[in-house]
Amino acid sequence: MKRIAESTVRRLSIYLSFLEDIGARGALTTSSDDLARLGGTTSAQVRKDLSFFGSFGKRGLGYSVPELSSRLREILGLERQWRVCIVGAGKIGSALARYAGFAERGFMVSGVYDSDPGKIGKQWGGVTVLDIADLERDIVARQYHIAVLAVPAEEAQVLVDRMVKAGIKAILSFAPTQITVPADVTLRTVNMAMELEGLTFALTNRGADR
Amino acid sequence: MKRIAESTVRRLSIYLSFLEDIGARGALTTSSDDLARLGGTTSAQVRKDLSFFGSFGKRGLGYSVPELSSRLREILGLERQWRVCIVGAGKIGSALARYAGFAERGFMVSGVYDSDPGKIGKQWGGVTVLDIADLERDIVARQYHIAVLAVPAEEAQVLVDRMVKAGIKAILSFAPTQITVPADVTLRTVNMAMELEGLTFALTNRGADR
DNA sequence: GCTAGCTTGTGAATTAAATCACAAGTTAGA
DNA sequence: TCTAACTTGTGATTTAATTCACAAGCTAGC
Repeated sequence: MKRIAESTVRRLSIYLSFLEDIGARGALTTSSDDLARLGGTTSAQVRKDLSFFGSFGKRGLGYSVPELSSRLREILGLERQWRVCIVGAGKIGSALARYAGFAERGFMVSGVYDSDPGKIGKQWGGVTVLDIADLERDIVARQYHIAVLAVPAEEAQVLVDRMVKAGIKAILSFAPTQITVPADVTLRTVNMAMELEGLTFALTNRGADR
Repeated sequence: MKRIAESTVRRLSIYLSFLEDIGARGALTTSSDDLARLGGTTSAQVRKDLSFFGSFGKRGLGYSVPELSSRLREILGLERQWRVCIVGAGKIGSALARYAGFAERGFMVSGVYDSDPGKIGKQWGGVTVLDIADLERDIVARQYHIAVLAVPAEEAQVLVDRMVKAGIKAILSFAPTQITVPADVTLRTVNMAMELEGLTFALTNRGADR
């Protein structure tokens, strides 16, 4: 398979979310044009994105909503359960641990880790806070697929290195810092400061460039 | 000015964060190569990114850390204070309202809004929860620059439309849905589900494409 | 003042992503 | 069965982003 651009994968997520939405409302078929309008792109882009994975529509008719949903879920790897651990039980970790959206989408949060003895052992949204010292052991023993990192910038890289060494292959980081991982590990970073700076840049330079 | 790519702006944020880091550790000069290594890119990319805004280095010597920091802060619009409101006082809104990182970076959270009468009036990390019915009035009266949206998917677009009508020009959305705004409004979206799906896609298709 | 060693800034070349545009299917209706 | 109206899938084209590669500028040491 050809390398798929991250932007394409992001759009697949958007398409799926719409398909599920209109599917729940009873729609049986849809078109690349519908998906484009709702997803803020063009119909050619939609068809090109899908074409990387196969041919899911019927010319003249469009796409079957349940079928395309199902294919996209397959492509995105959502037809199975994924074990997730949350590393860091601060404000963000806490909010994430209590976030119901995880379970709904097949992500099982099966461990929250922190180093604060005052937190270890506490129950948090159905999950017990565990000792971060056991992180490597648990990555192996519990076979976590995804680690969600919610720790201060200073601790982030060290923890990532530990997790990578223990075999984790996918990390979602909320730490406000740049992290590096080996090529066989996938890292996505959500950095509030960076997003806000994108906005202030636009507010500051608006008009100058468009 | 030529239109600047979002990817460039993101990298500027990264460069700035490193400059502040090494500046605090006493470094006086740095090079495009240093910035590239730390930011996971190439030195040519760093120089090209900066070249859109001017010429900040000295050939043979590199960049002055304090000077480049300052110029980047200027470019990103960080040399001033920005008034931020948080819309939605649920789990995420709560975590954001209490997040200290805002103030540190010049973002003043001066209002949190919700429709739940049980929450309105409560004090939250130094900010009172206000009635979301007053949102439009306050966008005008308090001159919010940025709205951070942390509400369920169903309410997101309606609230955005209301805010846009009232004159808001920058929105950071944490709502798990696609939102559309007019061209003169800047929107950044952080969508947990999409990030996780990016990871599961990689986990599922790993090896096939690299 | 001259040379050697660096590092920037930037056109040119390359690579990647998005858009265009149209042949090829599909359906419905006469 | 034939035609009109659609909509997909995909090469070809265009646009955007990244990388290359090197002249030009700066510093330190002699």
